Amino acid sequence: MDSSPNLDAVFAALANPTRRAILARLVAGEASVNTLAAPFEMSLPAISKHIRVLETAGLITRGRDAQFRPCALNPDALRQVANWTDQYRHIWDVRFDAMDRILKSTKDTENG
Amino acid sequence: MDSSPNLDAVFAALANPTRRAILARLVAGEASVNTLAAPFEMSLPAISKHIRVLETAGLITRGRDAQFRPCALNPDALRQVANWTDQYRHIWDVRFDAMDRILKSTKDTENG
DNA sequence: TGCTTAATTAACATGTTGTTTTATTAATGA
DNA sequence: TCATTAATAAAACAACATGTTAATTAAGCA
Repeated sequence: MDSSPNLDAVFAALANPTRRAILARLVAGEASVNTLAAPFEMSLPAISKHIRVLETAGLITRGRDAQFRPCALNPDALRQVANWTDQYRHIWDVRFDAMDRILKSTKDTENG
Repeated sequence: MDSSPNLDAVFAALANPTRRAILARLVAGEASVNTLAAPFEMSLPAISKHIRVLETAGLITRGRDAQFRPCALNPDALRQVANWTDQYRHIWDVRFDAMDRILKSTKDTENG
């Protein structure tokens, strides 16, 4: 059933405030390792490791620009979290059914 | 900024397939530790610890019924995950803005 | 070439997680 | 009271996570 090995890595990556802060920063756009490290008191290797964890989980992708290795958000992994969460939405969200119907009809419109 | 200690525990709890499967089972309703343990090959103490992790993270609550300690989902923690996720929704979901407007208007209707 | 900047690797200390087996607590019911 | 069932606690241990400092790779530039 629920044995998707990827979700393990994604949730584990999200279970750290430094890594969530890095993701939050990347919403504003690509950034180098040093740029991402700046707000933290932590050493650069520590941030480098956090970035590796995010990359392995698929939450970010990395590019190349001279010595720089710019990081960018990967929407796919975030969407995976959202999809997992949506499974539970009806438990608390009384508006879920209505929203679900609306989204479905939007999709129908797109496909029609 | 993003220093909510609770999200750490919630995401850490979700980073394990056994614990996610337990949550999935609890959608069907309350269950005792033994009932929850049945589908797994793991020892009972191991499941007991997983349940403790879920409880500490606030993802489940526990009751008392004779020797039984029934577990139930706690929507609040799941909603917390959804709220975090929703921060990123606009990154991939082109329908996010429309949905957001719809939900806001629904809320207005409720409050009016 | 040699210097500087960006980033990773290596080696290490320390703490946490996931699991086991064995022992214990606590409630039920004959 | 004694046996049974439900669940937790305790002790042990391997594996992994998180951070450090020091060393290394790699690109850019004088």
